[in-house]
Amino acid sequence: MQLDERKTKILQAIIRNYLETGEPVGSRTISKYTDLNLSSATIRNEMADLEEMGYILQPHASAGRIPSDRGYRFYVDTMMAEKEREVVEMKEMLLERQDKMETLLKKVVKALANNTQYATMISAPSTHRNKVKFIQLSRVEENQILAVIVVEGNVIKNKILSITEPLTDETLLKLNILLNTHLNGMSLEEINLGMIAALKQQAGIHSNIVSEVIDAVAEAIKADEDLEIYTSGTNNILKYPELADQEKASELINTFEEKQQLTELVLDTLSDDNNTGIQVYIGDETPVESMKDCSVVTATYDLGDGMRGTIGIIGPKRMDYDKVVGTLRTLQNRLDDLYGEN
Amino acid sequence: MQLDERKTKILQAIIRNYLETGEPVGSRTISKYTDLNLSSATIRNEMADLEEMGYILQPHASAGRIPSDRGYRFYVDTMMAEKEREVVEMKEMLLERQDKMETLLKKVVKALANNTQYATMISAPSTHRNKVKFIQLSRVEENQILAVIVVEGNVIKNKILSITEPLTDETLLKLNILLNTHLNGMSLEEINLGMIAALKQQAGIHSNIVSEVIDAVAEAIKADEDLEIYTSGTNNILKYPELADQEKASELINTFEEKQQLTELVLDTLSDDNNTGIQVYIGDETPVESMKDCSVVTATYDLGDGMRGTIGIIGPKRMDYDKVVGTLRTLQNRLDDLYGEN
DNA sequence: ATTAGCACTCCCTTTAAATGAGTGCTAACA
DNA sequence: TGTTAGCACTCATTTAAAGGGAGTGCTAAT
Repeated sequence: MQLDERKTKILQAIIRNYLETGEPVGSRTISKYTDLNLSSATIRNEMADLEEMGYILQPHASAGRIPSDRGYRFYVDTMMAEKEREVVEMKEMLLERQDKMETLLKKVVKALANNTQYATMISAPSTHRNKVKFIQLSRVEENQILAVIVVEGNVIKNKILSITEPLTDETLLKLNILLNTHLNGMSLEEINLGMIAALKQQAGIHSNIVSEVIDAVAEAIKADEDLEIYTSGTNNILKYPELADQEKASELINTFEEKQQLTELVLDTLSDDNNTGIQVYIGDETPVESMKDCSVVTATYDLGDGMRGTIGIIGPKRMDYDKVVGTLRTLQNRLDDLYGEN
Repeated sequence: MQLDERKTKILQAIIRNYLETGEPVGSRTISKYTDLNLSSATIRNEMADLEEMGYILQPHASAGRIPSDRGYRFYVDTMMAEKEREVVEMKEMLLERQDKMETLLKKVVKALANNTQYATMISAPSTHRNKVKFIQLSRVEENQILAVIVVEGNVIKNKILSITEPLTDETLLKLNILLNTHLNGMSLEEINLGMIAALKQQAGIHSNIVSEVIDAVAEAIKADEDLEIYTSGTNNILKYPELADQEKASELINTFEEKQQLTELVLDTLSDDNNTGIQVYIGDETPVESMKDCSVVTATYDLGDGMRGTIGIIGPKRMDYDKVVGTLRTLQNRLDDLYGEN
């Protein structure tokens, strides 16, 4: 048996209706809902077929049908191929470029949550920034040295070092030159133990400063492993009865608060990059355990220069895929436009 | 009528019992629960008195009694005065001083949530840090200048400036000297328009750099207005039926995610500093709207040097005040010890 | 002052019945 | 052969009634 046009229409009608109401949908509803002019009995026959084919299922014997994961998947696939979507009112917010990336991201994720009424997340853009660009030690107080390290992608790391031995300005200058000449342009792999030992030796009594600076360098470079993630609208989870029970909701809320688990989602999205950069995880497809009963839609945005991040929307399986994908797509374009050229 | 010893004992018994069970408690229970050897009838009489006095109330005519806000208040006041508490197993976690404050705070707030099974928050220590300590401009690339600003309390602000006009190293040095001689030691109030104009004039063609630096200074100084707050265990809210309904839980979760509203709590706690630094807000007493049905216990911790922060525990009114206050107190001491001397 | 006893209240649970949305199947129809 | 009307059946949900039970207030006796 295969999915002819009529079955397709009926399936879509079932799903669309279920997305709206959240209730199992019966044959009579579809009979009226579609423009097929078929009686409920005919629809029933078709529904029996669709169920046999695994696209829909019955929560219990005398209930209507709800989409199965496979049904959702079909719906999403056909829908994604279909249309380009209208622009949302998020425009003006993005019009003037925020000077602080953090503020922008928080605003975006919040607007997205308000807009969609789902839980949302966004990861700060990260790149491979693995080369040291600039190091500077400065005295800020008698016994305090400020180390500033800049790595590729203009990621800046500050560290205050307390010194015990007196340090003349001249020595400080020498240390600066020493560090810069040896470490500039180096990647994490290139800075090996031998090199560190050599540096320490040259620094003599101030070798501990070298140690601390190198620690800071390491931290700055690997900082993107725990990438920053902002969330919003977690409370929207409670709006959907199928997610709102104590157990599931609790886990989800925790996931959103801890953020740790969300990085998996980000990494998965970034790694497996298809043409559009928009991905839909339905039920078990998700890489995050606590979202097994949800659907997750993610989008990759690209600010050029290898700086990429992920936006995600998490909701019930009966999520309004159409709207969500559309919203994400426009948002994606906005971000790309805004930062892309720079 | 006044609260004699017997009434006090009965009231405490009622509250303690209610804290455990979450159910209204009846006279017979108390009759057995206490060591007073009184019949349920006598207890009933006393309970009638206590109700008249406003310490307890009946959810409905034939139910047991639950504590009123006033009852909780009484309980907390007597309890706080009473005892010094046993030490919790949070010790080892704090033993070695974390190099990153952020990591420490996240660990603390998480441990606290696990420990108490309530929702918890902690604010990063902030001080009045309102004086500029150090400014430095450095070239990191041909057309990019890094501005580093350090203000009191070692709060560091970085800003990358893109320049259009060429800038010699010599000019850069001059700018550095210019900025430092004029701005070092200055507070936000002291940096006025006239001064800024003068600086700009001296900077000549590079006046825009001065502008940007001053913007950054302003940001660094006022950064403590939106102080950083970490939360954990938000999902614990759902554990308490009296908070778990869609409406309330949703607002609470939102408060914890947004964090904005939590600053009110922090500020209130920090401002109104009593002897111990531990405060209990019951029901309406809280400064945060969404917590009207909760109790909130906050503690101030002090790292010396004017660096102070707030820890908070948010739970149902029938919170285990005893344990919570005890835990907070020891935690407070730990933090003070750990960072105090430095 | 304390207590036993009792009538009364009212929430909650259980049980049963009624409802109604939806199905599968069969037979008739075009 | 595909479509449809009709009907018996299923089963979650709603509604109503009944009963239980925890707890109270009051009174009278100790």
